Amino acid sequence: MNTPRAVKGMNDILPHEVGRWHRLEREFRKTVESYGFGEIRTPLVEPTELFTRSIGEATDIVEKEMYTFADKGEKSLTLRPEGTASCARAYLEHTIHAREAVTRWYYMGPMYRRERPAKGRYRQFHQAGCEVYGDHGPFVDAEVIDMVVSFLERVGVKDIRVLVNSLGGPETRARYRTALLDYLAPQREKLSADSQRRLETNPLRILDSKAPEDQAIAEGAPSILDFLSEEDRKHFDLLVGTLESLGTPFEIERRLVRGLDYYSRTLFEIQGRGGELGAQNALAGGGRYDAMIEELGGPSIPAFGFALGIERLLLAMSEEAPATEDRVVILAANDRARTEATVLARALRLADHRVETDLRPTASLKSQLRRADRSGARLVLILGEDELARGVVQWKRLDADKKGEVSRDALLGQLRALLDD
RNA sequence: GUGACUGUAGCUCAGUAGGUAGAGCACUGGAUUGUGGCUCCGGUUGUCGCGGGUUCGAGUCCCGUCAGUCACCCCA
Repeated sequence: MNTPRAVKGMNDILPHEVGRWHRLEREFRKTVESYGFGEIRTPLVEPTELFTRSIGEATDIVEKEMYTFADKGEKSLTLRPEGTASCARAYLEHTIHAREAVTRWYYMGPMYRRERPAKGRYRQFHQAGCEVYGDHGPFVDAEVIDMVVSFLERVGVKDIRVLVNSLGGPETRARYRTALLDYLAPQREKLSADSQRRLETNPLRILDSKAPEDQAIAEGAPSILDFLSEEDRKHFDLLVGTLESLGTPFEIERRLVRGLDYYSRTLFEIQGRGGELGAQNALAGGGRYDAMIEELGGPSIPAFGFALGIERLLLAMSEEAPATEDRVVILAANDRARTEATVLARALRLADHRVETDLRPTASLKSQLRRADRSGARLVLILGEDELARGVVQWKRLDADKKGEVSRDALLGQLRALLDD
């Protein structure tokens, strides 16, 4: 009772469930590539400093969720907790900005955050995301938000809410922060314990607190949208206008803040309600981070991006009925037939068919057939003593009441027809 | 990091007032003299998470521990 187990919060994805992952990944690629995004693959491990500088020292991710270790006692490395920082690093490292004015990248893969696991939240989880560099919006912002919505519709996620807000630039955020503190300070005692702590660390996050005692207070708080500078305001209005022209369903949520330090101006989050989704209902989130590239030591280049959580999407997606597959199973009645089955199977596979055999030396035809049927295969080829002697194969369609015989020589040529008929 | 709940066959679970384990599914053989999906009959599988305690006796009670799940924090 002491066999090794997977690390807490890190899950295997078994063959019977990987089909849904493939479908999601395929649709994501298809969608974003049609918008001109190209894939980038970056290492899973990065210098720790990359994340502390881009995500922000005071964020939960950096403060307590990173898998950080010393590489042979020297450099501090960490498992990437998100994809944006790595992309920004690669963008600078390869001086992409010198090559093209606008860059559209997408990525997908595992991310690592050492949190307590819950439904829809794991220590190794998967994100797919996009980054746009060199365009300060707001039209790209709208286009990309609309792209995410289209993608979700395409993969059958229903019942979503698209929340949009603006955090303005650094100076409006500073002015708003002061105003918010002025409003909250007198009511300090009425706030939840968590929020009293947030007063010091990140007062903006009190706005989207789930604690009931905080909600009423947050309700009456000043809105950041009233503090937007003229430029910020114009940006936001154009974003909203473009989304309306696109017909994207969205809501302005002035209390949307999100936990990463690097955001400026546009911010959005897509929440799901349907399916098996638990309390973690944020399917996708992103926004604009115009200062990040510069903070990493690069030129001043605006950026916009988002990430979506694959595991959560899978929970929110409706379950589709598995169709019978274009798959062939060869059954063998005895040892000689089993040998013949391997030979025949190879020939069919060389012709690009998906072929399975049940080669267990003791399996009865009955159990072979039962297994083939339950596996969802479409066609069964039976090699019995009689058939072997006569050089024929008996075929049987599992999804219809059809069967017949075909000679071994003619089989390859007719297989396609047998499957499609 | 905090809290709640749960840990019995591969899976889902039952287990009565403490008397040393059961069902369904799955797998497998047969009824069907080679031929699935329905039905019937038979068969295989368990250190009852782990350690300790109470007791003549513990899956069942107590303590501890580990693991899982869900929620909070936060986020995808």
